[in-house]
Amino acid sequence: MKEECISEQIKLRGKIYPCTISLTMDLVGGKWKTVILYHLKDGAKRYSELRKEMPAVTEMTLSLQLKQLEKDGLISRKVYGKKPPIRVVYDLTDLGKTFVPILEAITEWGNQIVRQEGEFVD
Amino acid sequence: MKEECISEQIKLRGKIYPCTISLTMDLVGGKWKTVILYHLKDGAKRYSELRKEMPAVTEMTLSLQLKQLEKDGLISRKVYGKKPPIRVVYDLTDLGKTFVPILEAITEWGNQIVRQEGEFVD
DNA sequence: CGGTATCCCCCAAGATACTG
DNA sequence: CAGTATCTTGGGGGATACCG
Repeated sequence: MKEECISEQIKLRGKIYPCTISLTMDLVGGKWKTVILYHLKDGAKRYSELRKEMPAVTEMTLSLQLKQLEKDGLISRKVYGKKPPIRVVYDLTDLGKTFVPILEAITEWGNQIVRQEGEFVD
Repeated sequence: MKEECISEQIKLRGKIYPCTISLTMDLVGGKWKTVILYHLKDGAKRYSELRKEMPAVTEMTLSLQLKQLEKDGLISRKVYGKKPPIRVVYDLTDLGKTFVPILEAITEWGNQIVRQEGEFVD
């Protein structure tokens, strides 16, 4: 039971990581991935809904991050309809759902800091 | 009780974030910060110990990330001695310690993935 | 021993415009 | 409606050499 972060290297899908934490950060790290996951945690959403809820992200970046999350098996992408208007719906996969508790812990941790020394702005 | 991630913006130490998750990722995100925190979770360590345990990080980057973690109040830096050889010891602050449960959850989550489809290499 | 000082490169991310 | 295409930029991180 000593398979924590240290010592051995890890190979996953062709990539080598020095430890498990590195691996996780590769899958969900970056500026927006966790935010996207957060917005999907209570159920599937359309592309346009995500856009509306995350105005700080550009279309390009949102689209790119969604693709990566899909590739890494954290979210699913379903297309409804053939001709515009098309509906594209994103949802957490089973793997993605297992990350929700961490997402909520991260949020709560951040909120503690904000309560102590930050402020909510409009 | 509606202060989760959505809607309001957050201001902390002069920076504006669209949500709490963004804030947290700014503090502990990036390629190495979580790894450093992980290596400090069981107690204080010297600079050279951290180096040895994290050979994949360059000195420059390690030093830089340590500074940022210190500035953000997650770790402390104590210097013992005046003339070389000097001892510099890093440790988690109280704030840093509150992040340990998340660190362990992240590690466990990554380990699950490795068990299912990855491999440990030497 | 515990770092800095430089230099450099890559790519995440932004801005803007366009499309099936 | 749900994206691409293209161009640009900033800075995170690497490599190497040097310092108090």
